[in-house]
Amino acid sequence: MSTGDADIRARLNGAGLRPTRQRLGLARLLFAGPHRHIRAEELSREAREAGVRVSLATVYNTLHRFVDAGLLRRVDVEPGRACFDTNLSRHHHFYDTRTNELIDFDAEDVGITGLPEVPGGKAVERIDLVVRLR
Amino acid sequence: MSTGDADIRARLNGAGLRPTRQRLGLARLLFAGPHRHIRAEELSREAREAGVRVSLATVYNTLHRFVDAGLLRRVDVEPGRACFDTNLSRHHHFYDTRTNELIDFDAEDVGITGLPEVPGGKAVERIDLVVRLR
DNA sequence: GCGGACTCTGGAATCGGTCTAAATTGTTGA
DNA sequence: TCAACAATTTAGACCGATTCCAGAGTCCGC
Repeated sequence: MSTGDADIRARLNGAGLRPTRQRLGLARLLFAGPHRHIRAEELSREAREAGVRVSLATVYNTLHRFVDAGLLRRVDVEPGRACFDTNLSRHHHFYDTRTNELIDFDAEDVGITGLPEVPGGKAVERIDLVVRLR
Repeated sequence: MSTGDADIRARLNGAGLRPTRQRLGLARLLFAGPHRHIRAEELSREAREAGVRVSLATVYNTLHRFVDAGLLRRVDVEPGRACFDTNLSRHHHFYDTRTNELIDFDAEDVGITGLPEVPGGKAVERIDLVVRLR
């Protein structure tokens, strides 16, 4: 897992994002350790606990910039709140409708056939598969 | 398309829902004509325009009851707001990320293979496939 | 080190949606 | 038919999540 500080700086720089104290702190929390699903409020709390002083507005801001820069992926399964996924590989999700828990699974082995033609001149950006569990 | 008044009353009764003036009015808007995707705010506006006097709270209330009763299906693709789908047949969605437009396509012809085993004792409630377009 | 652009911040504002308690309406049984 | 009661509706307060704002602070090239 790429958790080194220099590595994180490089990632931010590569994405054209200034490596500010706040961004470095949040990136460390996000990208150290295994992949994770996290919401803004939760990341804000973790930052506070880790001694990273950062406002909630900046947490939102940073998450969005990370998504735009391709450092994070946004997952929309729960109504009314956004979840951010550090796993950038091709994958889909199990979604436990009781606990709101998300579980990744690799998209490599998954085959999808019989999709209709894409309407009028549009391009497929991504295919999201959500297996809803209960 | 089942748009008759008696038919709508029967549907409500069948779902154990009292056919109140508001529910009848909203059901008419929802189920007359072809399938549609609609949000609460929008339905509220349509009701107003159609002369159906109904509060926003009741629109929300009614949509949820219709979902619980299996008269509607809820679609979550856009963050921060719920969309309701009158199409109850097995189908998936194209989602235009630019316009937020949803387009149904039949699930009959679609084959999905290679799904991993469902984690710990849970049951698959539904599989949602969203083809994101731009 | 300086200056200007980029960021961060707290607090107000917004947005979609839910809750509440009182008023209204549908249904039922005598 | 109608009283009685439960289900439903309503306005408006409230809520959590997110965005906006304008001022303060920080980073970077020179």
